[in-house]
Amino acid sequence: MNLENKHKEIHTHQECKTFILPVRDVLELIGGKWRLPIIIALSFQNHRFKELERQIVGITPRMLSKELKDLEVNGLVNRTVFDTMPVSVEYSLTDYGKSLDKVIETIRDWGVKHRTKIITDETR
Amino acid sequence: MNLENKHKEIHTHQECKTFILPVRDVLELIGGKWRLPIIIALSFQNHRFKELERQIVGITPRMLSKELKDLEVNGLVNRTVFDTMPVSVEYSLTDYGKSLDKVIETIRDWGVKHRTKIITDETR
DNA sequence: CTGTATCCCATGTGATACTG
DNA sequence: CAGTATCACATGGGATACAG
Repeated sequence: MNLENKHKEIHTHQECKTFILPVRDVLELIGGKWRLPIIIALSFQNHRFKELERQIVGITPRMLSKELKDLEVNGLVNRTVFDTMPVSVEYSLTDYGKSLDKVIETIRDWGVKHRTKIITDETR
Repeated sequence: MNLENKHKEIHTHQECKTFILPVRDVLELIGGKWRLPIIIALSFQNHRFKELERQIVGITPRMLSKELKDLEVNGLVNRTVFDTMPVSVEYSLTDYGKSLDKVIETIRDWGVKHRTKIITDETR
């Protein structure tokens, strides 16, 4: 069912809120400055903490730690501790996390067209 | 081309950044607390300023004004002034704004499944 | 190496009052 | 009606130092 048909069902504020809530969830899940870079980096390949810190230019250990924890809590990322000396920790995307790929790709498709449009508009 | 194939092309930080940028654009465009509610309200039907204020429970005129201006600048919303007394102003989605519907719908589909998953996980 | 603690600042948003 | 001005506050995120 597309958006237009959805609209025909929405008449109260409560229904409208219910409609928007799942979208907000996703936006919060992949929003913020560092979530997307982390997800993309991990979808490329698994990484250890320090590797991620190097891959994602500009991120501080504080933010990396915080965001990884959030992503893990939300089931998008796996954290695996290896009993080496000193300990090493590997982060990877869960299957669930990987399932976001098609969503991100859809967003990106529109975004690419949007960039093209903006450049066209500006140079005209 | 899907994400996995994209990844095979991404080897430098610059390329990765370029990959993410269009996604960030979209997230900024529809992110924030009020953009989505406004877009949804307008995709339902055109509205005047005061009508929007009533539709979108909790928004202040300050935020409504600011967000509408941003959406207009980005070409998602049309602002039409009618020369009545006093003036009335109608806001509507542009075709471009409407083209976001399928993106939002894709995000929402994943979000709905996500909600289901969370509830299932919690009650188990 | 894998993080955590602390402090600081910018930005987004809210409250309230006001204008054309 | 359609907004704007001003002030206030919470949150996100950065810098730096430190801990296990």
